[in-house]
Amino acid sequence: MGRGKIAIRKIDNSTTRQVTFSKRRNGLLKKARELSILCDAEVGVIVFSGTGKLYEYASTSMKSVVERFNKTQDANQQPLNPYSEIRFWQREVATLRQQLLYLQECHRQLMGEELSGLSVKDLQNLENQLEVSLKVIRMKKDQILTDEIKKLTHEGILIHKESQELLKKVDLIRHENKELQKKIYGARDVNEETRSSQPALIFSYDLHTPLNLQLSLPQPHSNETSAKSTK
Amino acid sequence: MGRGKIAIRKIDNSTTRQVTFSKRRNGLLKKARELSILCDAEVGVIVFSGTGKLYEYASTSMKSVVERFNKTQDANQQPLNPYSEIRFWQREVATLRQQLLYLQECHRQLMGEELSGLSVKDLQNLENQLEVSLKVIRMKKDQILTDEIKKLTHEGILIHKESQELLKKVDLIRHENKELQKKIYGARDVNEETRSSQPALIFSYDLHTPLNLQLSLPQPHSNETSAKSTK
DNA sequence: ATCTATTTATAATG
DNA sequence: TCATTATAAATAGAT
Repeated sequence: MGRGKIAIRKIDNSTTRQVTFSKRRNGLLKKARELSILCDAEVGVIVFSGTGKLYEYASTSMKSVVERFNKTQDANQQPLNPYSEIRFWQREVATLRQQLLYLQECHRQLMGEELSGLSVKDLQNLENQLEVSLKVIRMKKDQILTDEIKKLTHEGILIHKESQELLKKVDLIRHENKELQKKIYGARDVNEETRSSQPALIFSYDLHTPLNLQLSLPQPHSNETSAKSTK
Repeated sequence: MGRGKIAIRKIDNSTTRQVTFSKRRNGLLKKARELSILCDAEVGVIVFSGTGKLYEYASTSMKSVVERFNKTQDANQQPLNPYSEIRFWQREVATLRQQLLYLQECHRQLMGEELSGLSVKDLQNLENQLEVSLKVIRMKKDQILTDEIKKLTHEGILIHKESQELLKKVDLIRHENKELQKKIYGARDVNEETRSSQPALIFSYDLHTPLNLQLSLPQPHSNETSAKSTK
């Protein structure tokens, strides 16, 4: 129907193809509309151009047409269509809600709430379970605390040893220091020696102070680690 | 395009309408196929006749066309179409699954399982909670048992009173019986009287025995009711 | 269903 | 995209 006849296969020329698409697309939608009106039919047409653009016609609404279409498909075949998929997920939701409700009930009972429906035997079972739980939890807690104490004790011993060795070194150095002072200043009167030894004494004091501070560190350090582990 | 031109409105004549439907329906589907082939378009056509019969054409598959259509609709508008509905339920499922997982974790911890990830503080909280629960549960259980005992004690008292009254009546009847025997048989020797009173004694014994049994009933009865309430 | 006169759609062209 | 036009295709009405 045109100046020339064309074979029904993909039009090579892109421009021609696009022009033909436009014309025939309009023709198709027009024919669809005419059919629906003339013959009182429900018609839906969906067209995607090669470039992905959407054109549609629906005598009623596409939703209505597609739903009606899917219903007939539902009756005919099993394969997953949107509606059976919706039903699938709805069933899934129902199952999960049931599980959730059951667990919530259990949870409340374990929390000592909503016990009104329970028998003495149920309560006894609950009590036994909680006693077991408590025992396990206390053991776990004790284990953690024992480990912590053991670790800290070990650290304390190490630090103590270290401090002992440092003290020895300090004594050694102090001794050497004294010897050196003797060599440098030779024999002096007692007053002068006392005055000159002042710097050495200060030095010795400075060495001892940080050592004592280091030894007192484990206490705050242990608090910090236990605080961390409780997060 | 025919012997005569027709207006585009519903054809009155039912036969003519059906014939036209058949012709134009084929024409529409043919045009749809040609469009899809010529212009490399994805096309879907759905037609429901006035009588509800389905005719369709899809260049690829109706599922594909409708899905693609719905995707574009998704992007454009909010209204609930099957696909956004599926996503809605899927989200619902995801939320429920999450809740369920959380509750399951809580539950296991309350059951004294899977405690490895917990800190001393967490364990302490758990322990406190379980102690509270235990206290509540034990109170509840004690309440039930106390009520049961109270009830049974009350029943016992009633039954005891009843039995006392019955015993009185029995004594009365026995006395009357004796009087009647005296009247009927007159004065007899002591031996005979003792023999004849035998049935009365037996009767009295029979009356006492079931009463004692009834009094001892509360014990098994209480067991039975508590067993029932534990189901 | 088939035929056919006529309308309609559209291919080629501008 | 729009208009024109020659021609193919569709189809209304008749058989």
